[in-house]
Amino acid sequence: MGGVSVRAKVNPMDSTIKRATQIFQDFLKGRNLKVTGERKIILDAVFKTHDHFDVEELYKTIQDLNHRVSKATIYRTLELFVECGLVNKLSLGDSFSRYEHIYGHEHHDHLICVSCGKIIEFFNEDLEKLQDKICRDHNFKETDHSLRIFGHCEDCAGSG
Amino acid sequence: MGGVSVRAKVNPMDSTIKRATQIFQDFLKGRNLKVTGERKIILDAVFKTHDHFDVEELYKTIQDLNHRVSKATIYRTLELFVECGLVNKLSLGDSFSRYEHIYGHEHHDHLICVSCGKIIEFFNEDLEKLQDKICRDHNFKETDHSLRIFGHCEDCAGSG
DNA sequence: GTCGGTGCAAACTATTTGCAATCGA
DNA sequence: TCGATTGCAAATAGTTTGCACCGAC
Repeated sequence: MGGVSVRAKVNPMDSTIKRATQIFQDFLKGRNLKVTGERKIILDAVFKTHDHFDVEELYKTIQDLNHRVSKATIYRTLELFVECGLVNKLSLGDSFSRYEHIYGHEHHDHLICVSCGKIIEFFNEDLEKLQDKICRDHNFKETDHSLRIFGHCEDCAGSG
Repeated sequence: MGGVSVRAKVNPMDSTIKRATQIFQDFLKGRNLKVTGERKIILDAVFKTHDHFDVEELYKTIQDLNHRVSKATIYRTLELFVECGLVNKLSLGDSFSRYEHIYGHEHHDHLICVSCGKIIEFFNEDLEKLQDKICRDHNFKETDHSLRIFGHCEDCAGSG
């Protein structure tokens, strides 16, 4: 609703992709792996796909961009993205794995509507601190966490 | 650490099984479903199995009790347990579904050691309240939640 | 006797893997 | 050149399902 800055000529997502590409290529180089056309296509698609995509959705996104990469390669490449920290692998109650890109995207948790499937992201500082405390109390060194709250969203609660 | 009550002659788990059996049978009756030998065997095994079991483990537990129920029936029965609220279905980062019985077992969340696979349960009142607040703020009606914290447990953190 | 339940084997589905051809450094 | 990568098709693995027989009520 506010005015758009006249300086903002560049889609901010473009620079996110650029930086993600850099991170990925550095990662590959460090492991003596190769930068291939397929890997570029997949990275591009991942950052253009809405959050919480699954492999099938990513496969279609790539087709929509007029490219073609096999699912085997998509699976193999997503694993690399996870290893270099660009992508999170989630399980949101489905029977398949979902992913979200996290570069240029702060940590957050999820409210999952079991009626319509909507996924609402949220972040709460106090929650994070409380979890840190719980880990300390158990002498547990956290590397990652995932809080999923299932229920009915605003739109579905009324009709349920 | 405290003294054991001399009145406690009965294994407390026995009465949990009894009450769970009652709940399950009432549930079946309400749906015009039948109480079968297999269902009794599975319920018994579920409450004797350590937490966070998967179907394979439950299958073996049943064999150890000198019974034999097909996996198809185990899957079908676990679904009934989930429906009547005796059992929770979890995903703890494995490739398969895990379950835990919740009757006689308060709500809790999990610390999951990615080194040794140990699962530590915890409960924190403040955490629950904070989640309630987050849901209220989003007009979200929670039905269930799952917080999983991944990392290294006390025993594994040192050697890592 | 009537449905619902069970075991079996086949079907399914998401994911992984072996392999020959191909490609990037 | 040479090892890494790809696509394909086959293999996996967990889970679900169709069906004929069986059993609870």
